[in-house]
Amino acid sequence: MTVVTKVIRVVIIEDFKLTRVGLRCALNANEDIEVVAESDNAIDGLNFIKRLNPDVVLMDLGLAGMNGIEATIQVKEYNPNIKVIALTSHDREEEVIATLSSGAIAYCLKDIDPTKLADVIRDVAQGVCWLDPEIASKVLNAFPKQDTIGILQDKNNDKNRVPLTEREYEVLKHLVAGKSNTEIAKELIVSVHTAKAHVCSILQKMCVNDRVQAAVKAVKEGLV
Amino acid sequence: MTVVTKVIRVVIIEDFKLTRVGLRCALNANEDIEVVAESDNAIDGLNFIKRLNPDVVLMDLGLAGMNGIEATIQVKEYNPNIKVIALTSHDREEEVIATLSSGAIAYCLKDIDPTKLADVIRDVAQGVCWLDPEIASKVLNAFPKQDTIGILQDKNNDKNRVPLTEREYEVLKHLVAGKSNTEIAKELIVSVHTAKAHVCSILQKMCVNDRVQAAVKAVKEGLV
DNA sequence: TGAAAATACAGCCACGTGGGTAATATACTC
DNA sequence: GAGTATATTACCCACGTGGCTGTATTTTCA
Repeated sequence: MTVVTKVIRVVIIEDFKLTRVGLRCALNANEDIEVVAESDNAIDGLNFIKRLNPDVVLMDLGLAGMNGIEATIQVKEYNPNIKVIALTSHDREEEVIATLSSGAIAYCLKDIDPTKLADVIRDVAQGVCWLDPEIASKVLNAFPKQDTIGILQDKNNDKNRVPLTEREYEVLKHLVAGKSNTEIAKELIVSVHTAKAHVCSILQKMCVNDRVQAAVKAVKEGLV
Repeated sequence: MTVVTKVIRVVIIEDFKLTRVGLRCALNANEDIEVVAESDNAIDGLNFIKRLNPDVVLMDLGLAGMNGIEATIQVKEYNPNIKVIALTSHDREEEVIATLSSGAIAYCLKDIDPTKLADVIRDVAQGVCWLDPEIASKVLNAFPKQDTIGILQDKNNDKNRVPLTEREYEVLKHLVAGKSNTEIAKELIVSVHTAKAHVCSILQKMCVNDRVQAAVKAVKEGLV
């Protein structure tokens, strides 16, 4: 295995000047890490990113104006290969999930040790997902426990699983979106009777009593 | 800040003898990591863990008999502070999620560099969540994109966010379980009219049109 | 070729759903 | 003590839902 030591190019987006300077100094002390740009706001930061196409972005979440989550979405839209590390001083739970949904691959609290941060940047540049201990428990708890058992059971008795047909999956998708049979019928350009028939067989195959249970089960099992 | 270098005590559960020996050698080369026990099956491994109370467990997922996911659940039941690193050679998506649900805090593929693994063990011992690049994308994609926008919108106009009352949360829980208004009424020992009234305000507060959408939104946002 | 699915359509019926409006009791706040 | 939020109950109505039994066409596979 050949390891080519390539310099990791980093853009910092952080509104506190002191933190920004601190980050730059700490990171530039590493030979394999180069801070190529820094900005105190998302707009300028995004421009830098589009111009310089860095490997990693350090994104403060507490930005004024466009916030870090929106900015992260835009970064990933521009180039999904750019790895975004979310930096924050707080750890509001809903924000954590939203941040990871938006495309961030790592989550650091601001009191992280600079040496550690450099390690994280190296990991992240390779695609590793790294979450601060304070965050990790929250994220992992977001995975509902019962699903684990569900997956284990599903694996044990595959016979009970009746697969949905393609058409039924289509219907299920609309069902989960909260559409009524009439609406589903319109979307699929069939009669309401047909839509109803599909829903009925979905309910039977999924072993549930009504569309709410079907929708919940579909979401939990990731069928849609 | 004082950093006390404490030896990290590790138990290895892995059925391939060669891999096991390799792991032990690689890890024991680190002064701050000590492999205190190793086992080729989950049962013995769990006994070791209960006897030795290690800091970190390296858990092979591809065990015969009790699999790694079940074993992980039992480890975390015994002592949630023990950090479990899932080791695997493959990366079946459903297994990844199930593993993290079961309580594993890190996920490594078996071709990981031994030096890197030692770093991961040090991170994990402190509660860091570490996911191999191959895994990371899968896990992060499991967070539905649309929720991000939802959370952003919710954040932008906090005025639109009307929190549910305790009673409404109770009703919502039953609603997500697929119960009808009549059933909810029976459960809560109120009249159907009351149950209906609660459902109505839930729908309004959650800005959805029907109970299916409410259920789906509740599940996706982890309200239940 | 023949059997089995999948898809589409139809009508019936008991029941559930969601909107509207409104009344009453209780609790907490200012 | 007045005002507000919450919980509870009640009625009406248009519409949706799910189970049931049918029929017909097409596709798939043995």
